[in-house]
Amino acid sequence: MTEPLLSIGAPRAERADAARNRQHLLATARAMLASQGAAALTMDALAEQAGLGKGTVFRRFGSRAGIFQALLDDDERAFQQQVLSGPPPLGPGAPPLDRLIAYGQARIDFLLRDREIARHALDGSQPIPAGSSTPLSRLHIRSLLGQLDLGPADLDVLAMQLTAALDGPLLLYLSADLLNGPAPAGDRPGPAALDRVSRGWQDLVTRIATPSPGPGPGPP
Amino acid sequence: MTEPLLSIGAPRAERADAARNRQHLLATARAMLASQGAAALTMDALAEQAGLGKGTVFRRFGSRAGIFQALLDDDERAFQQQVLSGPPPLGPGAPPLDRLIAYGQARIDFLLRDREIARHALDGSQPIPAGSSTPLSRLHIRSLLGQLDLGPADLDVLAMQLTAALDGPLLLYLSADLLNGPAPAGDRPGPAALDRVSRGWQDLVTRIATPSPGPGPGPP
DNA sequence: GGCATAAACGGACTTTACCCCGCTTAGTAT
DNA sequence: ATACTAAGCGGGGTAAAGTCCGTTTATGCC
Repeated sequence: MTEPLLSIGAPRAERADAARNRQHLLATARAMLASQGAAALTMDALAEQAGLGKGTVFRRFGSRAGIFQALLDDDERAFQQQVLSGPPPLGPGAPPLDRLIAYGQARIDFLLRDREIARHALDGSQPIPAGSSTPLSRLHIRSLLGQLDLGPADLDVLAMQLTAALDGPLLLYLSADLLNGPAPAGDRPGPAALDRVSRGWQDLVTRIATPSPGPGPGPP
Repeated sequence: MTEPLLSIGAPRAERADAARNRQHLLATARAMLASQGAAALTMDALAEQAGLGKGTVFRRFGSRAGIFQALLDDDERAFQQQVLSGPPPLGPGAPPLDRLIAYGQARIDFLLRDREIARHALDGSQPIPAGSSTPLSRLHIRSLLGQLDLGPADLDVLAMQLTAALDGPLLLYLSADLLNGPAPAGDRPGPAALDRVSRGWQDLVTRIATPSPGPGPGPP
């Protein structure tokens, strides 16, 4: 034997042609998405447009939801880049609470832009539903919470709950109508709904960050 | 004309046979789910088991996710019944904050029991994803928040965020492994994860309910 | 009871996600 | 260079979701 025993941890890097095809497929998918919408993005159509076999598409992404997850992952990485190295209220340099507020508002914008992708990335039959799409957000929130001076609290769980409070409305609860062009008849405003969610986030984290005198339960 | 103009608001009640078939299909679906799991619950199989045509199944539920949504809706209604008329910490009679805490813990249990149904009820391609599955929860939380003496806050939005904080972990983030029989090797505990979520909820709402001195933004 | 009508039904048909497996090719060790 | 091997590729095959439309049936009205 050479030394395969040590390389078990690293599942061997993707082959060059495979990586090229992945990029090409993602770009093609994005183009189709922009020009024809998510409904037209079928596996067959994508394979044909990209000039590749259907089997290749499945090998790369596993499932239809997998494509959307990959697209979302990509966008999320770019977004996090801005968060980690952008100007202060969002990027580093501001006090943690301000950053948390700014982060929430930025993520709401982000999810609004990517709502179609994000929703299609959900997959109820998958063992780990959200895949690797949200951990980044959770980690960042977790990090900011750590810098905040909360009392005894389970920061990991709290980060998960706040992530859900941020993602949930746009992914699960707010209707598509409301998020697109809402009130056709001049009754309820509608586009203000997002402002409300944004303000709600500010209020939520402000309340949480306020040192409460009550006896907080700690993690075991 | 007779008077169809006034009856526009009420889309005409479901015909008796249709209602019977709906019940029968739900019961059959539940039986199949219990005996063979969600994967075996295909539209064809359900139709055959129930002795009905496939077209009927689709007419009643619209899609596969629709069946799970109907099942979840059903269970949720029963659950809410307990909430509205059960013994105090959960049911009426206790102070709002205590009820809110108890509600969260009860709902975590509920979602844990129905996790397979709830996850399959998600449908990323639907205009209104969660359909009518969560409004009940949101309404109840909203109601309790109203009884709490929070400062100026957008209670509707806050209720939505708390609903997400409650549903999100079990629906989106916690892996299926963790929720089923977790730690095979005796390393990390795992089942304690749910306790942590439960405690986290208590901590979260306690913090929120604590009157914060900061200037809270109000709804427009 | 008989009739009109809208709803419901059934099952063949179409589309689409996903699987499989023989063939090809990029990386690697000699 | 050459040979070896694991990864990648392709596209036909399967099964399940979702659609359509001709037929049947419940329900309200005379």
